[in-house]
Amino acid sequence: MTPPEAPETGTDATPGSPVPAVLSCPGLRVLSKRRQFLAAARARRQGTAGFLLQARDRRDDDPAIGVGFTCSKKVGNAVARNRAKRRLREIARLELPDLGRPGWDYVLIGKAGETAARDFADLRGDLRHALRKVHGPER
RNA sequence: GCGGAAGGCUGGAUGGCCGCGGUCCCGGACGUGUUCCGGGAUCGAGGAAAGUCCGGACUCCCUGAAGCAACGGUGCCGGGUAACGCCCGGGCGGGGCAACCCGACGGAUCAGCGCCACAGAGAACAGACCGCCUUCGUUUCGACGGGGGUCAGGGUGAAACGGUGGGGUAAGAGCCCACCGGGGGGCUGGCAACAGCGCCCGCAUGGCAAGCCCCACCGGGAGCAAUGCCAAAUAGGGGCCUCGCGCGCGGCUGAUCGCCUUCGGGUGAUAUCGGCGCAGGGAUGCUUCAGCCCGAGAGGCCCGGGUUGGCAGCUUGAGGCGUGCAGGCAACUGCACGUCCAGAGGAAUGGUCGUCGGCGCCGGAGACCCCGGCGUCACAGAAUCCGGCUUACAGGCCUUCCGCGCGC
RNA sequence: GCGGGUAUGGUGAAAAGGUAUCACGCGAGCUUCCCAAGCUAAAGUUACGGGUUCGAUUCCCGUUACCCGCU
Repeated sequence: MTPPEAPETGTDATPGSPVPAVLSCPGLRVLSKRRQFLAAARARRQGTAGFLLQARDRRDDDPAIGVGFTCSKKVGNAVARNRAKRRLREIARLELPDLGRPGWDYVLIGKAGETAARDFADLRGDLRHALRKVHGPER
């Protein structure tokens, strides 16, 4: 689906391509490759009451913000996993365009029970807090 | 009224704000593409979408059919169905006062093999431990030993070679009799499973086939991550195996060439060519038949390397739903009309806040109700599609039936 | 998604219808001045729920958990 004439500037996915499903929000794009998740997991991380945030500066010229969601089988059955992912997706949609930094990838990982049960306002607060921590100076 | 049985339906409702995916339409942008951006319309999870336990459709192994072998499955009878291990009806057996429910329900002398631990005398062509009866011998007169008859009683066991009662006997025994049970063949009813009736046989011949097996019937294998196409990239590969690259016939058809011609054609030839036929090859463990393909190369296996993109398959189908009519006890079938009802791809169908509703608890008031507060609202999420089965499931609703109690 | 497999003391394995066995480990006791070695005894609803059978770890059905393969 990548047009040959598209500028090949990105590292992993294909910048300039249409924003994939799920989260059509300007400047946001969904991670889909295993490599992208592994790279984010090796970089910075910050746990909160509702979820775990991993973040990584891609250090390329692409200003897009990447975001990925992970809910393993520990979270529960398919219904519980989907609900946790949808709530994470919602707070990412509300907060990341303002607070996320261009050129970074973020991965939100759901927790069993907490992610689905926590009060929504608190969950948003968790993300704002985690973003501040993760953007702070490296130890 | 209480307790129960069977069948079916439902699976919260509604509003605000912010969002998501498919299809169609409109507008804009430039990169003129099934591109991107914006707007509108419309559609957007389940009864189990689940488990993946069966059956199919579809695709590939060239297709179909038949037989044998191996392996696997099913297992009372009849019907339904595309098919089934499913459903319906019936039979038989068991449970329940009943409504009703449950059942892997072919074959164990009449094919064969195997197993039945421990206990017990004996566990499968029976057997004799304690006993019982009889006889002979010995005798210290308590009994002991040998022979014969016998299996009712004892005890063991999951199971002991028909059961109960009576006659009979030395003691006993289907030894004889009655009833029950069993076996055989017959008649009647039924498509059948099977049932009923009367006759004959005193009748040793157990259990396990969810042990091997026998009988009947069914089944080729793999699976949408199948499969096909496009693009990119690397290689432009290596190794092994099978069959062939041919012979002959001008028999048929065309081409070509020669001769004749009334110009419609006829006739002959094949050095050369295309097609057909005969002969060769084309997945299964083997064989056969039919079809199709191949024509000078075809096919198969293994190793190595690259990609992890896109499109198709992808949702209209033995379809579902609704209504009506007809056939059938029913499952189901036929006809007519209407309707189109998710098609994603790190995977949409939502997030959040109220109101109403159900349930539980608390308080006021009270014991029918009413008001307020708090908590809670099942199991569970399409992934190629359909028919079943199984498993999970808060609460609610409807219909029919049975038993008991009370009243008329 | 599609397909396949496994489950037995803490761990790894046997058992082929008839009293669940072996090795290591753990803890206890004996032995020793102490340790090691040695000896002794102990620990299991055979993953769970049903069925067949007199009897099931074994045979059959369902459930759960874990593992593997396929682009």
